[in-house]
Amino acid sequence: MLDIKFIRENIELVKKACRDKGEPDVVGDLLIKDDERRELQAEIDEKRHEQKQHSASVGEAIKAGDKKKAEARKNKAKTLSDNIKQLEEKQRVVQAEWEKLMLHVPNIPAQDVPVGGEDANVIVKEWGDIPKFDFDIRDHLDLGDILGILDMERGAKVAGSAFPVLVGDGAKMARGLIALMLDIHRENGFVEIAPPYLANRDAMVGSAQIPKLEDDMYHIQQDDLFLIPTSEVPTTNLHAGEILAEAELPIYYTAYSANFRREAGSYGAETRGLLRVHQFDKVELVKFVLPEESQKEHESLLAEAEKVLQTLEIPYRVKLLATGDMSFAANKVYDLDIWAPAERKWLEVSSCSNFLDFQSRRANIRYRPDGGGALRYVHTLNASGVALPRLLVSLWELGQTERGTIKIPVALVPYFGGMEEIIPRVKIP
RNA sequence: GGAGAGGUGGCCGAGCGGCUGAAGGCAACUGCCUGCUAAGCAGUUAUACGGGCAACCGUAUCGAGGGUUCGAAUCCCUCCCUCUCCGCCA
Repeated sequence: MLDIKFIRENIELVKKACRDKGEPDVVGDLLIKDDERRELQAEIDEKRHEQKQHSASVGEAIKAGDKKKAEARKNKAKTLSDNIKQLEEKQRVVQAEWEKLMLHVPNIPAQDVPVGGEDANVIVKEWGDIPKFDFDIRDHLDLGDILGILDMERGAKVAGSAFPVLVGDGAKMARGLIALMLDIHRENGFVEIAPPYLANRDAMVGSAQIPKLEDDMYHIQQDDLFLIPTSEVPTTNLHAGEILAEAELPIYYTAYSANFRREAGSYGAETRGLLRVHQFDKVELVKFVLPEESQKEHESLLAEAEKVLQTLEIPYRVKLLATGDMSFAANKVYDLDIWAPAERKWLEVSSCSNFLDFQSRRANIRYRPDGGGALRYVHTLNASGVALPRLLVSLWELGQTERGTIKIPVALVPYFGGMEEIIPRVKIP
């Protein structure tokens, strides 16, 4: 969330952010509620001061042995105390309403982010050549079927539609890619994390999935736990409530996890096969950095995610998201899209975001500056590095041959036991 | 899941109804002293919010949330976490 002081001092800027991001503008309501909250707080502080003094005088009277005086003072103190309790009751309500409004104020987009919807996104870079095929190419569903490496129907039987089952070399490829990606990131200084796949409500508020995305997550009612929609959640919350030393920063983590998304209401052509699924694998990158470093760290984080695609030799483009297309919590976002020739479109495989102190305020992640001074909030960033299902779509479609086989990218061969090509082999009945 | 022990400042650790934002120690910082270092002496060292130009003042915070009381780190209740034992189970 934003600093309430910042909001008070930059009302128009915050309102503009709400407009540009397409979020409901609660700023007016928030300011009214904040006045109420502050006045109430001041009143309570004052009353408590009075009550404390009376209370202390009770002790003095008792010590002096003046029972009558003690009783009289006690009664007066009791009245004050009851009065405070009433005010506190009111404060609880006001505070809860205030917090709710605070959680609904989006982060401010960076200055260089284009204003507008999806159409205003800017392609800032393209890498690799889009290949031409001199035969009729198959899409990933056909390839998955021919090679016996993907089974959508049986996944639907077991769990529901959009729960794919990777089979044989399909599953092996997923495993190899996860290992390859983690190795790339580890080599570049990221500490590998194997996180919990369930997270509690506090964690979801901390990384800002709640309130906005609550309905997009699977929820386990019995324990009030959520299946993580991304390992950003457990990883960013790793340091929730902590005070780090400046010398400990920056902290880089990479985490593989399965991810779970309800994707309620999204059906149709966009969701065929592996394009949009309820459970998918992803390797995530998370950074905790000094505020003055976060812009630079954002660029290098993008480069880190790109490294995966370059290693796998997949043509991709980098998109700077416009205000209306970026997430609630983000200050600036790059998306990485890879080319899928049979789909004839770009598939998003990574979102690379700088949140500034938006998440760290919610999760209360601060650091102590060298040489003292007030505690400051760290800046957090994350990027997918990268998500698997669409990566498979692209690799299969790009790597296909006229014979219906799939060539394995050179960098992945060592992770594939030296195998260079997926050919039709054991097919489950 | 059951029984027990515990959770206090950067760390260790005392407190078990008012004089405690919290003794004492360690660590860190500042000054003095000193060929250098060590030791010694004196002092400083939590966070948030509100008020004031400021020195400063007020309020809250001793795992979290409720309660009892004029007054709670201290008593009661619920929950969370850690440890020990038992049970159950990949």
